[in-house]
Amino acid sequence: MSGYDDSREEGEDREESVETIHRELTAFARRARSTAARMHPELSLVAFTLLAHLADQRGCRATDLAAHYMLDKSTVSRQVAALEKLGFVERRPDPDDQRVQVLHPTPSGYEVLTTAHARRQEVFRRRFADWPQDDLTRFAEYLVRFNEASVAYDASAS
Amino acid sequence: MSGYDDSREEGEDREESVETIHRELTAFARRARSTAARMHPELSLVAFTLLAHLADQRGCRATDLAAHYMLDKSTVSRQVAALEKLGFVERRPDPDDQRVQVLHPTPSGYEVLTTAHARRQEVFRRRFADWPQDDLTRFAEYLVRFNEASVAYDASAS
DNA sequence: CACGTGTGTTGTAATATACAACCATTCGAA
DNA sequence: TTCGAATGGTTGTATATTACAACACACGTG
Repeated sequence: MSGYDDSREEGEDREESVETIHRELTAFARRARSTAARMHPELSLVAFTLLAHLADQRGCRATDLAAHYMLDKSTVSRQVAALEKLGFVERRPDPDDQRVQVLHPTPSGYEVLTTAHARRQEVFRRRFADWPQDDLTRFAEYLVRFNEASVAYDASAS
Repeated sequence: MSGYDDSREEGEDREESVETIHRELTAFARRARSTAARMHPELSLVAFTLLAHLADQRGCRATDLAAHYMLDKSTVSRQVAALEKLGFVERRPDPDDQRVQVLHPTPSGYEVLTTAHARRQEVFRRRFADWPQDDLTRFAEYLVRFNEASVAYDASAS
């Protein structure tokens, strides 16, 4: 690790790292759904994400959800309908615009989020138990940096 | 960054890092499909992953794919059928066991992988252009470590 | 007012997936 | 050696997720 192995080009190291990063991120993405299912069995990953966004934003419109997650409005409509049926979301009229429904998590919806958050923290806490804080901090920082670059790229590509 | 801010518990830093890591990984997973679609428009993420695994393993059985990716054998069967129809996979009999089909990428399948690999390298290369090699190496290492822990956890949980 | 735009729902179709039933082959034990 | 259990794979069926299109209703501006 120290010094420079001149039997390798610098670019080979980069390529190998990039390859590993891609492989591991993809592996994670593949597991995301089943992981999510364990974390909050009552909700699909999408439904959960939408609900979490509502909590994050202190309520928002279906259109906003669709735009933010690049989903069709019909998809959001049905997901929200399901969430409402489960009692996790309520629709409030927008006094300024009768077309709009402002979506909010219900108390029961907040409870689901809180429970999932606790469970997630617990699982991740165990999983990261032997990681020094420095590594955790750096890992988080790398991910943020990577995603910022990706979002910028996605925006320019579409 | 230097020193220790004693207005915060050590655990708060950890929790915040863990939260960030989870959020960013989830954000990545959400984008994975559309990213994959850009990288290899002719194949779904699953189909591509299976094909890549075949190349990785120099051929393997459908059952191995199912086990490795936690998919039902019927799902794999149909995905493989689609890949075969596209001419990216061929089935070879196993001389030792007539039940088994050993799956291999065809030349055309390898070509798809090579092209996708090149495109991916290019995109990631640009995305990581301003990352020092040290950070790349560490990022890759973190992801590997994280996924190893996750796989171990998944195994123990199921 | 009328028309174009924005918000949301419903009909329809495509796709992905799991589960179950099934067939062919293999393996092991009586 | 023969039969039953296990293994590898396919197909039928059901469900879920998603997008696109058509629609209904509300808003705002000419």
